[in-house]
Amino acid sequence: MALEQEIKQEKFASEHQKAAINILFTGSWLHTSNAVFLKKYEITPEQFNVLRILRGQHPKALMLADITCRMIDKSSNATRLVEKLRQKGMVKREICENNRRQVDISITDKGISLLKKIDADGPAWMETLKNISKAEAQELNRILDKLRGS
Amino acid sequence: MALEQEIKQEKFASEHQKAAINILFTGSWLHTSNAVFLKKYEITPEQFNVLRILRGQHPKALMLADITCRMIDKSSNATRLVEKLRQKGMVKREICENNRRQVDISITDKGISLLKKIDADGPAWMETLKNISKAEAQELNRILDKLRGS
DNA sequence: GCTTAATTGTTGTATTAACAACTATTGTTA
DNA sequence: TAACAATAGTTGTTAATACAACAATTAAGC
Repeated sequence: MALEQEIKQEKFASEHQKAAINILFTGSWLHTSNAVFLKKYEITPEQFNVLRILRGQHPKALMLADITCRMIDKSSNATRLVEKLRQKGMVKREICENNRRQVDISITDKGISLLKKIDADGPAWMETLKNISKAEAQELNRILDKLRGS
Repeated sequence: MALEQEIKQEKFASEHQKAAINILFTGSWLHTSNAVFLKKYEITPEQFNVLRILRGQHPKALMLADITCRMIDKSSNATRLVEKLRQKGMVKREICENNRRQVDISITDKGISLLKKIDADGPAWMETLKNISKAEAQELNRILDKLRGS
């Protein structure tokens, strides 16, 4: 549905302002839909994101700062996110012996197999996005990257 | 900067998945930048959004449900947002006499003049978005609307 | 009219976000 | 090498989110 109907606003100050609101609205919409999807696996979108980041480096470990800078939402606290995942046995935490300030985090087998289960549901999940073509997805990516600028 | 550099991820499963992450990332980025901008006026992006919704109907009042369905982020609690704004004197709350379940909310003069001050800073704010052309903003709006589907 | 259902908001609670202050460790330099 | 700065994480605190349960009022059906 067009943004105008979604938030019942007939007109916007400019196409640029409408775009800003559209990004915020669509982002919130996507986030909510992800949270609903992930609920049955008992993890939040932020925790899922951290797991995927760790799988990307597996079996290497990452330190906390590396996780933070890869996160979609930089504002959530990586220490606490990782601690939640550790309590569930999805990640391992080890103080680095070469540099004892730093903590090495890696994904466990349990974490990997959870991601595998979620991946198996992936196609159903991705259906949401299939309203646009691949070319449109590319164009969307190009414009969003340009928007955020240098 | 390209999404790949922003979150240090070289490749994505598909252009669609990259688009999803790009929307979430850009949405979070925009939200944070809005929060920083609005901080000097001592309101949050969500409160600002409610004020704009109310100004759009001024001097008519809206009931809470009308505010909720116009909000960018449906998950925040309109009762509590409005109460915050009332404490600051930005909105007025009145129980509707025709239907005593419903609460009529309207923006006050103080609320209007706050929005006016913020509007005056608008151009500086909008600079963020000026990396893309009007045509690109239109195309972005079209694709996002299509993405959210029927 | 009485019972049940639908509407409209409110409140409770646990989790998370936002942001700053803090500790611990390592690096630098005078 | 002692003092200071920089790095890496942690913790504290307030407010906001997410979601469900709750009360109050009005509408509908019999």
